[in-house]
Amino acid sequence: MGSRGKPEESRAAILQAAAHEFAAHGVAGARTDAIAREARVNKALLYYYFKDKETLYGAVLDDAFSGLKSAVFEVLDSQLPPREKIMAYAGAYFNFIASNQLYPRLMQREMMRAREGHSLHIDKVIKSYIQPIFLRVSEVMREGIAKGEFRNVNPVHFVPSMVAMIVFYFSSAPMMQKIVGFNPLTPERIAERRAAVLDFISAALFRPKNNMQGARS
Amino acid sequence: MGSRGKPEESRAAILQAAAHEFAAHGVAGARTDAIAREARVNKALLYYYFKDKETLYGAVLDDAFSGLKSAVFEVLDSQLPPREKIMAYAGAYFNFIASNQLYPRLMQREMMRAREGHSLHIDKVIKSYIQPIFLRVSEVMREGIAKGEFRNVNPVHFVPSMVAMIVFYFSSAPMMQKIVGFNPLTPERIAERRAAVLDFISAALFRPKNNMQGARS
DNA sequence: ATAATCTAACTAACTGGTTAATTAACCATG
DNA sequence: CATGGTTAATTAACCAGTTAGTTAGATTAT
Repeated sequence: MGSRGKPEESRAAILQAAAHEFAAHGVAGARTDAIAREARVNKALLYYYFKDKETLYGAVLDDAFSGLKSAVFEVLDSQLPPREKIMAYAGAYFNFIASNQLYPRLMQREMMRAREGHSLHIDKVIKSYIQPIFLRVSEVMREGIAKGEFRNVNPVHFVPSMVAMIVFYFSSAPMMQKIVGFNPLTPERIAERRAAVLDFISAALFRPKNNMQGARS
Repeated sequence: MGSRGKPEESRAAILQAAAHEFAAHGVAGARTDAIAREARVNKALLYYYFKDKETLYGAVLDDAFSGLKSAVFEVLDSQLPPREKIMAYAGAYFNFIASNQLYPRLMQREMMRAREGHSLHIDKVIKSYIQPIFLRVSEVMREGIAKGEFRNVNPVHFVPSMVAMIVFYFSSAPMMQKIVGFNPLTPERIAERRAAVLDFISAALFRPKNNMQGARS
């Protein structure tokens, strides 16, 4: 039995299975036995690679948020003008979330956990990933406002609103399915949502260029 | 000791404590002992009034969502024109969530639970409360669009977006606090958020009346 | 009395985490 | 290049603590 499958494979399998389990049931609801089973590994191996259930959870979060950060910073570091940059940012954010369906639920769960004590890795996640994104986007917004291209909105409210529209759609998808009757996660529906979000943002943020600004959908 | 405190008081105390605990830790993370302790009641009493942890959770949800429904239907049943009705709806929704700080987290958690099997009361909550609200608001929106007052948006996306901006702010408040440095839940900040949400919605939804539509804040 | 309300004490099942053993690969060196 | 030792990878079996849920009875109002 000993050391067969490449250790990296085992580690990766654990991380993936853990992401699955945590996203589906939350930290408290996640079962370490289930993670081990799904990763086709003995449970003790979880504790060999990660000292703790919490530590494993932290590793999963790190994976998720670092991916998000590098995805959005690719456009935030570009040379686009404010207007295009905000749109590209929202689009990249959306794409990342849409193509990693586990992450929105993970993020949503984590947002709610940031209470008093049990914020071990939360602080790290915020300082390393979320806050830098937030600060950078706020900067772009202030730029756009200063140039007169954007309406005079408050980034402290506008930036999280964008996140809300993107993340909420996916994390509440199972419920939406039951409300509207169809599956909101088909490629077509996701594309539709993407367009709706971008339209929503541009309508709410951009100061109309000329007189003609009532462009539909 | 027997039947001292009015039974209704005991029941209510349990419900309130349960709401607290469920909102804070989720269904899996909630501890029945903690609920009993917080309600100053013996744990067995939970099972006397509610057969089950799940049933207790269901009762808490029922409380929350029925309150929301009656709050928003008060304005949805009014005779306001579409434009004013949507604004009043969003305002009422916001007010309800803001003055019941437990509910947004409860709702958020529930949205994510609506997966496969474990949707016992979820179906009930949707059919009884959420879907009626959704359908009614969609209707108002179609009305506004038909009258040419609203931009041609899709209610299936717009309605949840409004919910997202309202609920997300509160459920992610603990994290926001760490990002922006100040407490997002002071009365002043909440009022500010309310204004920001309403501004966001009206900017994204209403077709500009005359030429003058760049009103700030 | 008798039915509603309430409790102390208990239990069966589960769950995170540990331990001791096992195996495969690597590595020096005579 | 065989040999024996060191280390990394992996597991079966186990344990102690926790947790939802139960039971048998106590208290009180009517």
